Amino acid sequence: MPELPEVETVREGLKLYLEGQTIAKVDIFTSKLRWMLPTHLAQSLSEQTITAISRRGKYLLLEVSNGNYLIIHLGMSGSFAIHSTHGFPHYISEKRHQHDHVVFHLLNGTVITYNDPRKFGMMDLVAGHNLRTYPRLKLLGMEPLGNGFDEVYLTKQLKKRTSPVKNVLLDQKVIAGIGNIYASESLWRAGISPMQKANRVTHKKVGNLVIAIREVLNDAIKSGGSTLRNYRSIAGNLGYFQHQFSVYDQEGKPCKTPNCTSLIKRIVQTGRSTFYCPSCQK
DNA sequence: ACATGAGCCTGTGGGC
DNA sequence: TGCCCACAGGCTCATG
Repeated sequence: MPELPEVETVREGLKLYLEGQTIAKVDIFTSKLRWMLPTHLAQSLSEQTITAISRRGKYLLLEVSNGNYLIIHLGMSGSFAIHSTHGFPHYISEKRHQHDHVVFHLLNGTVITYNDPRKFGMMDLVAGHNLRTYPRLKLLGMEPLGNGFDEVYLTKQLKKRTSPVKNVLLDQKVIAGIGNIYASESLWRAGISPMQKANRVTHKKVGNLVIAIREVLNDAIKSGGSTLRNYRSIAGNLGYFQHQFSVYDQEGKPCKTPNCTSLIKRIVQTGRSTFYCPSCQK
């Protein structure tokens, strides 16, 4: 579920409550999410101070004072909740919510819970000097909001591929952080058919696509930021936010392009839903 | 090298 | 109401 904008929103929320704070203890209630959790996870994190929280694609990276990194991926259904001593409901261990798998107790009394019904998320601990070679991070492609992501890079990547351009946008080795929602949204905004073969997207449209991807992701991050401020005042839940999508999950609704009279279509590409406007996207 | 499909899990919503 | 099925925003692995 969470794509780059949602993960970025979670990062901002965690940063507010975790950065500079010391972990008193970690309780783990499951041995395995997507993969086994490191057996030493709880022990390695206790008494560590969280020095920085960053993001790479859909991965969160928490740096702690002994130089280790806690790597987190939210999978499809992972989320964090904050239980601080001021404002939010206190964490009561006897009332642990279903699917709360990992609970971080900070020295200052704040409790951060990780909840994940489908257990498609992951957590791992990596030494700082091994971060560069960590396989799951090493293979990631360009950050779409970074400086290096431009027409030259995307053209080069798309030229190599004959599969539908939508599938290439989902490939984390090409662009890190785009998922099924923002792939559809970006292509609609750029006026590109999701079925178009990647290597046949015209030069001009690749330029449009770079801009569209940036805009779509930045708009969603803005929307997440405002939701985050809402959540903070309500429940402290760092989950996902409602965003007004142009095409995603809009099958049968009118296309939002001015003067376009077409209805949004849904197709399935490699087992996943794609939404697009048959008139605006060629 | 590339593409495809199965599998990991649980929850939800629609149709009957 | 309950039951069954399809489906869900991610990723990896095996296979072709």
